[in-house]
Amino acid sequence: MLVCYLCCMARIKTDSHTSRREVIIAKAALLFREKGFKAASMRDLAESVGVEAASLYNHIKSKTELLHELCFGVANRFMQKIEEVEQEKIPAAEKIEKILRFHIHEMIHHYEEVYVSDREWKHLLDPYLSNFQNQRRIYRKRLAAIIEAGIRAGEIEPIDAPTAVLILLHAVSGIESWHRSRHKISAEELENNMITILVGGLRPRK
Amino acid sequence: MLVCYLCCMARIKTDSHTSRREVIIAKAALLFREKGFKAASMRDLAESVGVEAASLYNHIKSKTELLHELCFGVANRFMQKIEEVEQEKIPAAEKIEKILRFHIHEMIHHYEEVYVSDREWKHLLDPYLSNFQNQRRIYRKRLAAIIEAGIRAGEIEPIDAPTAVLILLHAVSGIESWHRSRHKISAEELENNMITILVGGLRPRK
DNA sequence: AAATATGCCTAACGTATGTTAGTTTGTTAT
DNA sequence: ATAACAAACTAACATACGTTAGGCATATTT
Repeated sequence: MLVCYLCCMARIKTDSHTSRREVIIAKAALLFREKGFKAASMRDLAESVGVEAASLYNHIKSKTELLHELCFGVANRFMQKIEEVEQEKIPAAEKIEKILRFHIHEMIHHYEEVYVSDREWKHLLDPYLSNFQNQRRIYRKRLAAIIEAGIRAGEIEPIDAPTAVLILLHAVSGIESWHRSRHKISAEELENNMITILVGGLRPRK
Repeated sequence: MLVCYLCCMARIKTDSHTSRREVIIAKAALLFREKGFKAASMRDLAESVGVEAASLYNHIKSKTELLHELCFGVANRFMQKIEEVEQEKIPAAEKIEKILRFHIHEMIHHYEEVYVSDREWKHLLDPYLSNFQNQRRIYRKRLAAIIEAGIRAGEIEPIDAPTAVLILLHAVSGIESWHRSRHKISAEELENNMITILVGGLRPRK
């Protein structure tokens, strides 16, 4: 597609702090999120960047590489955060809340990447695929461990920790519906509502 | 009936209660779930059914039709259930629990279809797509209405109902992780754990 | 046994996709 | 101004996909 206003070649717009590669990756996140990895074509991506499909390959190696970049970018951020929180000297219940708030925040403010990492990692290819799955498994085990510590300390209701992890993580990913919905409540309201419900539960306290 | 095991054409196996069409749809659910709709090819599906790709078209109209069938099959079951529960003369909190248990049960025992309906409906085409989205929106509104009734009756903690709906529905879809996990707890345990956590919350009652 | 209908096969079409090769244009440094 | 580099272009390839057409094989009905 030609976006040439008078005579010349298209160029990917960047400011000095974002490389063209990063622009492409960001656009890819958007596209993968709204169409899914398989359904989003390199020609689609090229168009949304304002360039011909072949030109993308001056900046990236392959379509799959874009997925790597997105998935591991997100995974690393979460891994770093949980390590940070683990080492703080605060009650387990507070650790959970901190991690939960981080998840919510990421899901709200880095929606595209987080969503893609969450739903499209299946399409990674095998050295990366098993790597990613491993990281995911480890992350969940760590989260479960914190919950179990909280239960032992009497700060958390005695429940099945792996089930709790599963509920927490997936509940947060429900923010997708918030993004899609037309009349949104504010991001802060959403965050606080989610924390209230997830930590407090539905049943009224007497 | 003659079944020739040495020299003749493949045939889709059925018992008298399942049509070949239904066999194909069931296999499609499995395939769409594990690869995603776009990544699953008709040739994949044909192989898993034990037949050539072209032969499928004696029983179905198109690939998309398979998705229709799955998505609306699931959607209708949920719609029917919520209508049924709405009309019962029981407290709102019990209605919510009933619906929640239905969701959990469906997600456990009709995993493939429910999962596909939940994650792949984006690939429906437009008369069906908007129809599906509408049904979904309506369903969630109804669920929120029940929760709000429960709040007014003092049976449920005063929280933001749409947020609660979003959390409940997505939390249930976390059962996906249970299906994928190697050492599963039993289905009954899972169901009860989920109800406990979702209805009761994490914070201990004093 | 013959006739009809159903189900499957092979072959192929048209289209879309990811990617490569080679060339031209634009920018930066000498 | 010119050389060197980066980034865009055009053209094309190979492959995979959904789907159709037409013929043979099997099952069912007469």
